[in-house]
Amino acid sequence: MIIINPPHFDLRAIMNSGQSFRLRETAPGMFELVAFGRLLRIETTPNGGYAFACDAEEFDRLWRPYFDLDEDYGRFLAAIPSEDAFLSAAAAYGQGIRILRQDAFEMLITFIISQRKSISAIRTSVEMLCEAYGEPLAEAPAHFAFPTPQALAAQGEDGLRRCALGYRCGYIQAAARMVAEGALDLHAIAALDDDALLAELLRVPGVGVKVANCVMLFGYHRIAAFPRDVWINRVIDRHYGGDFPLERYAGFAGVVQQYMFYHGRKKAD
DNA sequence: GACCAGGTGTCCG
DNA sequence: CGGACACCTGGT
Repeated sequence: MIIINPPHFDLRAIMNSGQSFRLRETAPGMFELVAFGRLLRIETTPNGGYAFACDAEEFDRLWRPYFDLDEDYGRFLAAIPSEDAFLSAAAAYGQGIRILRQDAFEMLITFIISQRKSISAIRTSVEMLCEAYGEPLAEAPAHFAFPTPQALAAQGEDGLRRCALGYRCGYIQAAARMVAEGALDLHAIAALDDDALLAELLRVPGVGVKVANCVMLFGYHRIAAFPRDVWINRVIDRHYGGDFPLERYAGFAGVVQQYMFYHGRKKAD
């Protein structure tokens, strides 16, 4: 058991900031997450901290980097000008968000699924996909790892049909095949700069600029990436007259995007 | 029981 | 090149 209470760390905000679909709150203050083929349970503590059900070695090796706990988010928050009332409010509201370091393949498939789907529908599809084609966890066989590229590529489109994926089946099957066959090397492209990485991801059918930027931000920790979805566009139209000063946040626009997104759709939850 | 949902690819003008 | 439009199907 590891207990932490760092600044700018709010698991519920992270869960609802649109980056994670396998972090669940199973009861008030009780969280479960599947990643690295492990089931991690986290509980809130009475004084606002979090108790991780793992030992110190595992925490330092897996979860500290996963939750980006070595980054000082205070420096991002401090860069937001007080004259920008909207962003200041959004940042205050979302100050506990961190950009998770998630698996690139999982992000690729998850955000292909996300198109034209509500958040709850995305969760449903991802869960169905894991139950159908992911490996049961050794320690918790009722939970399933995210499927490997090989497992998805082997299914063919019709095998994927039953996961409520609709027209995205073809995209997913093609993406899984590209990765499984080595036409797209998700590990190798991590060495590319942002522009080249974006171009590689855009080669995948069903991946456009928005999905590619989500994969960059959440799967490659490219925090300069700024995915524009309908919520972000709505915020920019409403509060910035359609023109957001992105250059002001060069290098960490993705963090700002998370504050904007989380605040912009807070009534939706 | 319509109607919309965190987009993309394609086809038109 | 900007603007429509279809695409599947679960949620609300």
